[in-house]
Amino acid sequence: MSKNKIIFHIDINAFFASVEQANNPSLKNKPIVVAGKTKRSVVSCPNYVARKFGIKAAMPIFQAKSLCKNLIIVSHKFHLYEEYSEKFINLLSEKVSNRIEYISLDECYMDVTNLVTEKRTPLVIAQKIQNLVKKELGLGTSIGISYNKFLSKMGSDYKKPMGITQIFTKSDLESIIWPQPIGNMYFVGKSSEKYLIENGIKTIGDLANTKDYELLESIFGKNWKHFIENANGVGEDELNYSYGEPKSVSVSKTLLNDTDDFSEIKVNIKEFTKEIAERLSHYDLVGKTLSVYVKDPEFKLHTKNKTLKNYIGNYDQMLVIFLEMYERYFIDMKVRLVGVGISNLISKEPEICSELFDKKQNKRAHKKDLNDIVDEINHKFSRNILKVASKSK
DNA sequence: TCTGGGGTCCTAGGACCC
DNA sequence: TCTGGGGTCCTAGGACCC
Repeated sequence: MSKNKIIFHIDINAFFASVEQANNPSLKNKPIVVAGKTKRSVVSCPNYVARKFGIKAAMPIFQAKSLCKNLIIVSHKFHLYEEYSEKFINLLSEKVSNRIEYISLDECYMDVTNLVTEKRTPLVIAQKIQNLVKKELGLGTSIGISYNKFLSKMGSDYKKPMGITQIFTKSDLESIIWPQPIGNMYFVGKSSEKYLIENGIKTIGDLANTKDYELLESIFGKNWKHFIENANGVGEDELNYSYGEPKSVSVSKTLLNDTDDFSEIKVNIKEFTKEIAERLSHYDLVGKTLSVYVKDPEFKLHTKNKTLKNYIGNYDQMLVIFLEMYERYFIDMKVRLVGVGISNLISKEPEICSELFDKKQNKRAHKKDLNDIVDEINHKFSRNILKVASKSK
């Protein structure tokens, strides 16, 4: 078991709600949730005042309201969250370290192995980060500290808000991680939780000490070993610094009322297709597998996929196929949600590519050359990201 | 009055090719 | 009378994450 590294997991507490409060101080100390405004909306993010009433993420809004009469509902401002997220990452890169693996808008890993000295302990660094993010952005953070990613992630979950949890020794593992219910474990969701409990595995400690490997494989599939290793404090400690492009793009919406009216569906699919075309062109991607999916009134999801011979990405091409697929498979169905998406994505010979072709004085690249070029682009891309992340003033 | 949306990864089964 | 087997791609569904 390698314990050479010091990995932080840094998590912004109640991110959407905290940004709203930082942006509008009159919301402080009041019960708020960030959520949609229709009758079918659910809570995206409750603040800590709202959580005291039992309100949780993903709870239907009508239910949240019944728990708290004075609940304030704030609509999403995604651009604002992206802005704060960027500031958060830039602040850390600039003032602490740019050895950061970005996970989502509100969380990241940081490898601080090389920053630690006699005086500058992991705890001192973590406190500095908390103070910095609080002072500069007005946001609270929880930080987990350990020698691998799994344990630091579990650590940041352990004490919220504004917690710091260190897990280094076997006795830390046994006192902090093992007593927790199995459902608290990262990547153990509702379904696995149910099967594990049925088979007598109620805590993470139970999982760490089970010998029933067949059961684990039947629940977790081919990666089952990672789960038992993680429970025993063994896990990945390499951060991933490359920021990949998306592997699929999709847009969906729950309708105000269930419908089988194709003209209404069509209006939605047109909007979604426009959005997808914009996102694809933003990343310079094209794809060849198109998906249309619906949720029926019983909440069951139905998906149809079609893989084309050629890659496409523009609005007109995609729209024709989406509509044709919808008409073929779902036309008379009552649906509560409709969505479309595209996957099997590749880069659309970007300009950067032709620039490299020219450099090689070779307009018709062979397959092998193409692979070299892709490597070069990836390399260039990740370097640029690091540069962007580390400058910003 | 009635349960979101955007992703990633995995699995099982089938088609097709050699 | 007899119905392989490996590889690859595709589809549909589902678990899980934030």
